[in-house]
Amino acid sequence: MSESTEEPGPSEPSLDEQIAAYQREFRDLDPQVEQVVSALGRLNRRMNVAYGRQVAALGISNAEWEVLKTLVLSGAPYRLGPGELAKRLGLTPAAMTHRIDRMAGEGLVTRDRDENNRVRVIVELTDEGRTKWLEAMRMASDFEEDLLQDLTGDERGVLGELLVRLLRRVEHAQPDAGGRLTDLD
Amino acid sequence: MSESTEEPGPSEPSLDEQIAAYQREFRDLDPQVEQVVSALGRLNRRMNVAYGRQVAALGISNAEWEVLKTLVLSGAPYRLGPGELAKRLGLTPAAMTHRIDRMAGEGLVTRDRDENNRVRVIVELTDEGRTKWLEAMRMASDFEEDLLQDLTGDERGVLGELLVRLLRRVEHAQPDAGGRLTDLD
DNA sequence: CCTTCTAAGTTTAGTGCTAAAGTCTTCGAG
DNA sequence: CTCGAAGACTTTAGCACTAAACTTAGAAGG
Repeated sequence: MSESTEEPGPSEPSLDEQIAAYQREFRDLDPQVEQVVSALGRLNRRMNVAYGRQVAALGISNAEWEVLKTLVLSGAPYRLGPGELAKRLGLTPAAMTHRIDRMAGEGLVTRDRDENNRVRVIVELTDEGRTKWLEAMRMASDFEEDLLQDLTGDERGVLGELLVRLLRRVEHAQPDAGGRLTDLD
Repeated sequence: MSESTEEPGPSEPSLDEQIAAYQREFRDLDPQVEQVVSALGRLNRRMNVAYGRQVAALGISNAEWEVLKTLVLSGAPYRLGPGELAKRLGLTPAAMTHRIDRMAGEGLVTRDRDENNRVRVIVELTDEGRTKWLEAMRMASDFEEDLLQDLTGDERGVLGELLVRLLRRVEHAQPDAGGRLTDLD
């Protein structure tokens, strides 16, 4: 998948067709597991496209929005070094350098050397950057609320709890108390 | 994101910390909604990294695995044109041309002109490609089974059903019988 | 002090993608 | 027929990313 984060394809088979096809080609496949995994993947791809469309309307890319989010999440005064940003976004420092170049050119962030330690660089959110973040956040939360509209409060809770359990399994990469799934980072 | 598919960052805050931080910065955020959405995003990023590692051990990239999966899903005789592949994978035809170049060079697929209509090109899975797909599929289904290990059969069913409902909402982009969420493709 | 080491960013080379222009068949109309 | 238009790739230009080499500031040892 990949792709991450990979992208959507209008003319792909329906989820049920896809699962049926996999079962034809690969006998020992648990359809229940496949349903969860495939739905997860598709849902994410669609959501990423939707986010991209929304923030594009604000004149920023999905990539730039990620940077804005990370800076805001770091809390006031909304400052992080390129290296730290790169780690949190899962990019190489080299990619971060260029992304910051662009964003500084657009006035979303500033880039300055740390006066106390001149090896370090400080990337700081500008007011304009914070405003963009807020606008994007409003669009995103409306979209997300809309997405979950058909689920009751209880269902949302159950879904969140189940997803968090999966996430824990993947993030802690279990100390192997029976299950594998090691080495994920 | 976009992607989708975006990549993981080891040193990011925990999910709970992240949600708490968002609430500090953005008052009218529903933490339940945010939990679902953020967990979805993270889970997917982690899974994509895991898939990438696994298929890399077989000497193929995540991108190549996607092509193999699409060809197998099309059913015997495992043939599709570059345009159709591109649509299903959400790529431009140009990207598909290059991907097929590489994969043909590695012997995973063949590329031939259609004798009945010489404008068309036929990409066909080779035996080697099919073998790689099978090996990758085995690794993936083991990994997925492992991921869901902590969930009971009932929980898996509930999770799958809830995800499918979200997916339906996003894929059908509702004819607007009250809710928005239009224009997703 | 003066090396040497290490950390933080940047630069370079090369890959894979998109958008847009180009090529080559096939089909349809006059 | 033959000319024009459409369809299905391919090619070109340009962008964003990774991996690896490079630069420079501060830290550690002698």
